[in-house]
Amino acid sequence: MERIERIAEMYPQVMKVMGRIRSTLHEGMDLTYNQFKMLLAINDKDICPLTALAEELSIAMSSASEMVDKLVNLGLVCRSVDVNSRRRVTIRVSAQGKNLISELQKGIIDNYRSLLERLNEDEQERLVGALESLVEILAKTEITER
Amino acid sequence: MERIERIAEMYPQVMKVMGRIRSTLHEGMDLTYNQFKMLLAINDKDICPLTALAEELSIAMSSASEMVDKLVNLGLVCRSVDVNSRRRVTIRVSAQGKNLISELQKGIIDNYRSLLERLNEDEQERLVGALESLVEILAKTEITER
DNA sequence: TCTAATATTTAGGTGACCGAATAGTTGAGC
DNA sequence: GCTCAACTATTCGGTCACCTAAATATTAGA
Repeated sequence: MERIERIAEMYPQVMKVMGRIRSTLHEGMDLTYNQFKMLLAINDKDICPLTALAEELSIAMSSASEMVDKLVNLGLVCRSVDVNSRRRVTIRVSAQGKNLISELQKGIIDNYRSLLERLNEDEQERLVGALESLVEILAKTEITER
Repeated sequence: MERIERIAEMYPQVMKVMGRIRSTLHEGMDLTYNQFKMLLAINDKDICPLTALAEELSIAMSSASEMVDKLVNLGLVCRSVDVNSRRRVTIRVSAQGKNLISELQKGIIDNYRSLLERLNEDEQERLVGALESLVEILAKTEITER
């Protein structure tokens, strides 16, 4: 079964290249990649207790709590007690946070653009196709246990 | 240019899924993923000064030095002064380390196997194709500066 | 021979995680 | 209405993987 060996060889290669590219995409940002990810997750939720956030990002609640701390200190999000339940907390992106998000997103898109410029039409299409295939196929390999 | 938006959307998705899969592939291992990677890098080199190792893994030499420390403490590698130059160090995988490598590699291949079993023939082929395309195309986007 | 370059380690710091312990808050059943 | 179990969040102590800067050897070259 040599297909497995090929995959086992390519998989780490792909992860390595993609990781390297991702870090150039985000380089120079004031936020770490994980902080940015969390900020986006909070932004997408609108009403957002810590539990949901930790679940969404697949991290322990204690980790989520700490990271939210940092974002609060940076003035990017607000943490307040939920009006409906005092044990719950609600996290919202501040105006400043929203500004930063759109600013950073613009920069990221620009970086994607200059990345793609190094490829011709055909390669660009194949890249999109390959990413789509991966999202689709790899999703099937994941066991949705509980 | 909506192709960029599609890529910007899929890229993090792919990274996420692939990361999750990789961590299941390596789960239960006695070594962290990074330690394993380093062990393999040392093994592939045969003669291996720290500088080369740090370069290979794209990390600071101080980080490499610390990680080697851990592997030494685990008895998986030996660190000795280079015979030709006393300021240089030579790192070699120990017999115990070699055993662990082949053991872990078997386990990883097995995990790839059970991953692939969840896909049909066609999907498996497309997966290989997509990974190959990514390796090939993404390599072109990387600026080989220096 | 003395200095500059090279190779490594140590020290101190950060970010991102974890589990366990702690502390309120709430709801369900009596 | 009260109590206790379940829930939500935070704090604490720890680890790993990084980093930069400073310290320590060693070697090569002028």
